Amino acid sequence: MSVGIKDVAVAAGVSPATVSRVLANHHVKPELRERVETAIRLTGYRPNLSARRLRSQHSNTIGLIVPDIRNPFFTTLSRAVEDAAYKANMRVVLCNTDENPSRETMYLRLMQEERVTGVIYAPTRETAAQLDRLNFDFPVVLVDRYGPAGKHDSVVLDNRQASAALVEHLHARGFRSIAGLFGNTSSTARDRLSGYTEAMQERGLKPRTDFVAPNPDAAAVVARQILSRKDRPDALIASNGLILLGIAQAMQELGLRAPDDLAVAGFDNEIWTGLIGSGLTVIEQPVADIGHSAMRLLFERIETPEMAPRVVMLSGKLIERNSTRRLS
Amino acid sequence: MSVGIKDVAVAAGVSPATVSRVLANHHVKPELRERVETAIRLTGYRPNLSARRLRSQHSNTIGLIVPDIRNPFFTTLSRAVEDAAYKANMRVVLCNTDENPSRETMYLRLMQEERVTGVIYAPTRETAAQLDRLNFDFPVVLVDRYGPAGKHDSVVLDNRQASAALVEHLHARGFRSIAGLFGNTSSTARDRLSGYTEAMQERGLKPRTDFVAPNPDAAAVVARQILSRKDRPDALIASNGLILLGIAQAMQELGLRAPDDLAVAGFDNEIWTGLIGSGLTVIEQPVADIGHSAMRLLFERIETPEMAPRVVMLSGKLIERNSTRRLS
DNA sequence: AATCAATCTGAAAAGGTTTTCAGTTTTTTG
DNA sequence: CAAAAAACTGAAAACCTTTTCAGATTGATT
Repeated sequence: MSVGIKDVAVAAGVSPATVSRVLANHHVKPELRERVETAIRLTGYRPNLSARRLRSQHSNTIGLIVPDIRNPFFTTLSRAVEDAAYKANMRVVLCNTDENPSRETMYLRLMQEERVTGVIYAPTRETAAQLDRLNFDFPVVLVDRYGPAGKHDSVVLDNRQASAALVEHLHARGFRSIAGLFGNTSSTARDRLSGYTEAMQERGLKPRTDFVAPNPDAAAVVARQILSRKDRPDALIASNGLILLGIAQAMQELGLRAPDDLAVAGFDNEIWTGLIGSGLTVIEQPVADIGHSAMRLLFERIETPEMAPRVVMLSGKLIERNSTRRLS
Repeated sequence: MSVGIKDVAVAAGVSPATVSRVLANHHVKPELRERVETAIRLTGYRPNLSARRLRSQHSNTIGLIVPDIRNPFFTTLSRAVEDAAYKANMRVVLCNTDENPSRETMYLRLMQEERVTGVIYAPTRETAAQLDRLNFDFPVVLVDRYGPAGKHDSVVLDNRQASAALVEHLHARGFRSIAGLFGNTSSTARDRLSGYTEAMQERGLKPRTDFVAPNPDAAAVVARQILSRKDRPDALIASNGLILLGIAQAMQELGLRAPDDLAVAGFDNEIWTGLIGSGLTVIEQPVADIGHSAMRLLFERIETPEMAPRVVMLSGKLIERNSTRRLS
C-alpha cells in the first residue's frame, strides 16, 4: 500500500533505524545520509504521524478550546495561537464549546485521548470553578478567563482597571447615569463588573447593572428594555464586543444615536466599532499578544513543570471615539 | 505510566481483545460487558487515539485549509465544517495559508502525513491551476474557489450571476458609471469579474476595473485613488468583504458618503455592512450551507470514491440597503 | 442424544515508527 | 603502533491498539 520507512530502507540499502535517524537529523555518515535522502525522494515517502506519535509519545498537538471561533476576539486569538504553534512544528485542534459545560468536558476528554502536549482554554465560569479538582496529564493555560487561583497559568486583560477606565472616561466627560450590561458566563465579565462598580462608587455614583448571555441577540433584547425605560441612562457600557453589537443593533432599531441620545462604550476594538456612526469608544485588547503569551507560558510550563503557576495580566487601551463625546 | 487497554483487561479479568470489542460496541456477552465497563470506570482508562489510528488506519481527521480564518467568510465556514465534523466524530486541523502558495504546499504535505480522511480547501489560483497534476491519497473538496474542471468536488457561489445581479441592481437605480474593484488571487474574483463585465456590456456600459490583493489595507490604497479621480464613478462594486471594508475605510477618510457621493455595493453580508452609515447593499452568501455542503460532498466521496466529481453551486441573495438608493 | 451452526472469546499478529542495546568501524591518545 | 574512546550502524523491542484466526461454548436441529 503506502510506502513506509522499511521500503525506503530497502531502497537505500540500510536499516530502518538509519532512515529514522536521517529523518530526525541525528548523526549519520554523509554518504549514507545521501543515499537515504535520494531514496526518500525516489519513493515519495511521507512519515506516518500516527505511528511516530505512538512510538515517540509526543503528539505535537495542542488543543484550543474556545466558546465560539466566530467571536472576533477568539478568531484573532486562534490565529495567534496557530502561528506560534506551527512555528514550533505543532498542530492545533480547534474546539468550540458554545459556552456549554457539557461540551467543555467532552472536549477536555478528547484532549486526553489525543494525548495533547497542552491546551489553551477559555472556560465558562461553571467549569472554571471545578478546574482545580480536575487532573489533566497536560498543562492547561487559561486565556481571557481564569479559574480558582493557583493551579493553572493564565493570561488575561486587566479587566477591572479597563472597566474603571471606561467609567472614569465617561465621568470626566460629564456623564453621571452610567449603566452597564454584562455577560453572565465568564470570570472576565465578573471582573469588568467589579471594576465598573468600584469606579462608580468611588465617584459617588449608583451602579446600574444588567446581565445577559454574551451574544448579540440576547444583548439586543435586554438593551431594548434598558433603552426604553423612563429613566434611560446617560451612558451605557457593554462588557464585551458581542454585547456591544447587540446594543448597537437595538439603538439602530429604536432610532437612537450616540452620543446625542446617550453615550455608548464597550470592549473589543472590532472593525465595525470604528465605522459605525461616528465611531464607538472601546477598550482595545492586545488579542494577538494574549495568544502569543499563552503559547509562551505553555512552552515554558512544558520546559519547567514544577514552576509556580503564573498570571500574565495585560493592559487594555482606551480608544476614544465619538460615541462618548461630551455634549455641548 | 498511563493506563492502557491491557490494564483494563486485567482488572476485568478478560482479554484485551474483549475490551476493544466493548469499546467498539461489538457483540460481547452482557455480563462481560458489564465487568469491562466498570473496569474502565475504575481505572479511568482513556483510549490512545494515536495507537487506534495507527492500527485501524483511520485518522478520523479532516483538514481545513483556508487563506485566513480572520476573514469572516472563512470563520463562519470553519464553524460549519467543525460542527459537521464533530457530529461525525472527526477532528479538524486548521491551516491558514495567507494566500501563500508555498504555505499551501507545505500544509498539503502535512495532510498526507496526518493521513487525513479528507480535506476542505480554498486554494489560491496559482495552486489551483496545478491541482489536477497533484495526486492525493485523500479526497479534496474545494470551497469558494475551484480548480481546472473535473478532478475534485467543489462548492461555490454562483458568482457570475451574483455579480451580474449587483450590476443589474445598480443599473435599475440609475447608475451608469459603475466601477469594480476585484481581488487578484482567486477563481472567485475572476468569476465575479466576468459576471460584472458581461452584465455591463449587455447594457452598453463600459467596465472599469481595478485589481488588488484581497485585504482591507491594499484595497483602501487603491480605493483612495479611484475615489480621487476626476472622473470618479457613480458606483463602486467590491468583489469581497475585505475589499468592501477597504473601500468603506477609504470613504470615511475622504469624507465621502454612500449613496450621496457614490453608490457602493459588494459581497458578504458581514455585521458591519448593516450598521455602517445607513447600510451597505451586499450579496449575502449562504456560508454555513457552503460548509455543510462541502462536508456532505466529502463524506459521499469517501462512501463512493468512483463517482464523477460534482460542483455544487449555491445562489447568493441580494440584500438591498441604502448605499445604492436612487438619488432623487 | 448427536451433530451442526452460530455465537462468543482469547492468543497472537499487525500497523509504522523510534529507541535501546550491542556490535562494528573509525578516530584519538599515549 | 596498540589501546582506548568515540562514532556510527543494525536487530529487535516497544509504543497501544485493532483484527484475524482458531478454539470453545452455546443453541438449534434431526
